[in-house]
Amino acid sequence: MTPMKEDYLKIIFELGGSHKKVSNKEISLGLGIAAGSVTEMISKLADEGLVVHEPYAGISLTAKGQKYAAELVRKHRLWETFLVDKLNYNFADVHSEAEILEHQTSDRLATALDDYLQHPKHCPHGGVIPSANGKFPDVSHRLLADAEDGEEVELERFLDNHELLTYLEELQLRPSETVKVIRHEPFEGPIVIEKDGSDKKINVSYKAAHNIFIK
Amino acid sequence: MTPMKEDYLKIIFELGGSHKKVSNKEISLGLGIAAGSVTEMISKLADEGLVVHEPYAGISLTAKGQKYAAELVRKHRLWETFLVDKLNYNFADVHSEAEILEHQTSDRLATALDDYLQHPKHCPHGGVIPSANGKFPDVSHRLLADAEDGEEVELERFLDNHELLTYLEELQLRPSETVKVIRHEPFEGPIVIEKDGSDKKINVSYKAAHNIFIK
DNA sequence: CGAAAAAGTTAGGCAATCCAAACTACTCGG
DNA sequence: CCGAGTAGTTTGGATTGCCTAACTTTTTCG
Repeated sequence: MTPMKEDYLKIIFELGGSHKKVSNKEISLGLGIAAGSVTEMISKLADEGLVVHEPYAGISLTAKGQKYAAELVRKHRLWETFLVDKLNYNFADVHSEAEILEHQTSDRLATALDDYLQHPKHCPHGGVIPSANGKFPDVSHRLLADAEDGEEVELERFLDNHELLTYLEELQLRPSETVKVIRHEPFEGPIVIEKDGSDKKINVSYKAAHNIFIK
Repeated sequence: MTPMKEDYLKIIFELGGSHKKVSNKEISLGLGIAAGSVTEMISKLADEGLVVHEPYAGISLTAKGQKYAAELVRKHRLWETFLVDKLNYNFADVHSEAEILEHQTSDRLATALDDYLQHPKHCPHGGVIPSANGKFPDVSHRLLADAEDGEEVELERFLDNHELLTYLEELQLRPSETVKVIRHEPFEGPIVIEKDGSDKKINVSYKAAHNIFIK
């Protein structure tokens, strides 16, 4: 298993390949690799029994591919947690480091890191850390953008995008915080919220609110 | 810079390429790569100004190559220290993990790790950790095997070899311990030593004693 | 010294992975 | 329901880094 193959598996996983078919194009865009190269690599992964590929119809993960991808996500998120909790990185900056380290992490190292971090359940931006056997619970897909005015919600998870996370860091929002939704400004305007126990209003842009998942 | 090029630089450094010429053969044996492939890679490194290569005469590092190699050694040893001090690896097991991680370590990560470990001076088997600018002090080249009977010496550094380190772990020897040399058994027999403040005799094999450096 | 051995270099190939371009198969609007 | 546009696949070519085998240079030793 090469790092590149791992990247293919992981992006298919992230695009939902565990429960639906993913298109060549999505992978191509996600990895920034030409479509032809994607087809080629997919057929190798299919030969190895990691994905199922029906020509022209889409690509999805086999159970084996799913497990492998979950292990990668586990390693990735353990590193992110380490970087934030121990090395004092801010949570917007950890993604790219973790992206690289995950490919070089033995199972033994992942276990040792997990112990050292005292078995964290979530990474810094709220993603669930799969268990060592590749299991992971379902996560919420409800967006902050879709919360009702007046509702109190818990921020669960932010998409792992540098720009978004930098923005949220400035707004001092973190996963697992409880916030109250005050109102939705019209015409794709911001969602106005208050942090629990404060009455300071925070404007979360329309776009950002579509990248924040709530419980 | 690819990981393989880094491996070439590092082995040249370890073979003494900072202060003398290293042969193709040493590199070939050290990396387990065919001599022809070594020649090829060396000429690429020479093009990049990292090594100087005089055909048939040997290979040595330029200042630039030296600095780069020292940074790699730094990263390697920081990881080793982390694995032993924080993740409770035993010191015989860290080399291979560190070997992989070092190639994926940004300068920022190395700095953060160094801070977190509180600027260790030595890695677990006693090697000096070069500073961030690639500087590193001279180290002792005196072998335990060459100590006089009756002499008290401090163990400085063990060669980074899994088999050796496992053996030394069994003997409960660690860098920076002071030991007294009792006698050298004849015919390449063991060197008999005592740990400071104990009168328990420890036999260190002839070969191992040639892989242990003392102050 | 001079030839065999050792060390080093060169040449031809192979595998992985990428790309661009050509070709094929869907799909959607008129 | 057909043709244009989009998506997907195939093909041919580049690059990196490895190998083996052949060739060249240097060293060693009788």
